[in-house]
Amino acid sequence: MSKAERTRQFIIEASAPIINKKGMAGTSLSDIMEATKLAKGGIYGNFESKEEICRESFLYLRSQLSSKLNTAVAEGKSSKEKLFNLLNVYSNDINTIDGCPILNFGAEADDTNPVMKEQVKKAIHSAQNRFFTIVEEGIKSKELSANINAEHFSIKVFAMIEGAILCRKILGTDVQMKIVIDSIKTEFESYLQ
Amino acid sequence: MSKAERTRQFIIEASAPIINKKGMAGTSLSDIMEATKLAKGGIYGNFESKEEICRESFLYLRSQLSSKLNTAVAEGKSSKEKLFNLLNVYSNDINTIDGCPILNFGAEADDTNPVMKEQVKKAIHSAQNRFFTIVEEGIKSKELSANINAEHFSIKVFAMIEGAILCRKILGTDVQMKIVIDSIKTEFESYLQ
DNA sequence: GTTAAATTAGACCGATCGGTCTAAAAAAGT
DNA sequence: ACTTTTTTAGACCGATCGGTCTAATTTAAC
Repeated sequence: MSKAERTRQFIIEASAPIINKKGMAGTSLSDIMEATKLAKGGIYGNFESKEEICRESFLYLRSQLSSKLNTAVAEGKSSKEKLFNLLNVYSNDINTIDGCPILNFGAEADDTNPVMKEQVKKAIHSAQNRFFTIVEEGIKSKELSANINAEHFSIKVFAMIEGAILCRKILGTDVQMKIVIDSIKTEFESYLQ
Repeated sequence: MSKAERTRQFIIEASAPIINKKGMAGTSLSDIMEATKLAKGGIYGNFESKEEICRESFLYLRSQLSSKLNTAVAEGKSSKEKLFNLLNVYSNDINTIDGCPILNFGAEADDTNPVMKEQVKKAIHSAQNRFFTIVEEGIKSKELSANINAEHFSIKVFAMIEGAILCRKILGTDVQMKIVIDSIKTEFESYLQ
């Protein structure tokens, strides 16, 4: 990795949490300069615009979270374990304490920023697909009843979790998140056979 | 209503949809000036800061949506009708096409804006309480089985709807919203007796 | 170690930011 | 109708915005 590549990566890693917290419009270049201790030249030598930093920051946050979620799933031996591990990451991980990047960037990405919107779109589909796959495999392996609708279940669960993340952020407590997670677990268990 | 009061209200009504769409940080005073066709003096004669406009805009959006939701509930004769009417507003109403104000303002309200956060907090509680009350009354009137947990149900449903609103906004389609709403309806019906 | 290339610092740019202030205009009180 | 009060327009403010550019420094090649 060249110096430039390392600096670029460093800027992304330093900026991403700030942008996730303060928003794209709410984060100024001076915020980024302060966080990186770099001057403007150092930033713009590696990025062509603030928007590019925002884009890359989202991709970084997304891939960070994805890795954790995928690892959690991989560590589960059964579908139930996979799902429960996955839910527990959403429930406990500090990565989403300032809110899930999908939620934060998604709420801000209006039609004036179609590139960002498209990225969030992909992130949503991939997050939903993670749930979907677990359920589908559970059905195939006969661990789960075929009565469960994998598509509907994954959509519902994803929506519920994003909503719960919002509540946790604003209410400052994770009691609602826990209720939501427990409820998902209970519903899932009712399909075990 | 004095001229000033009318102008103030006019500014709020013109600004609110813009702020809901572009965000608080993303909306500039020139956006507001353009929307109202007022000069700066006309704005700052009625508000002391942009933040005040944002605050009042949120309260306005919230009360607008609340009225619609409360009306929908009031028009239902049974708990089932009340809930279904309520869900249908979330599902169909164009008011939340650019996203629910709770979601949009909530995602942006970090700890640097505790006043806004507090307002969103109240809005969440009141939205959840609307669901809670319907279920509680349904239990009391024996329309619903006492097995339903009103608190858990209302928290889950609210989270699911907010998540579905996010998905609708980003994915640009309401298929997921419909799936979520249908699923909520089905679950509710399983408690009817 | 010397040189060529890549990288960074920070002065600088025009535009725009949120916000103030005064003078004119419009409403309201009498 | 006249006067007082309220309200608005828009010039103006300093600060900050995102972004550029050059000179200096650091890195990498030889």
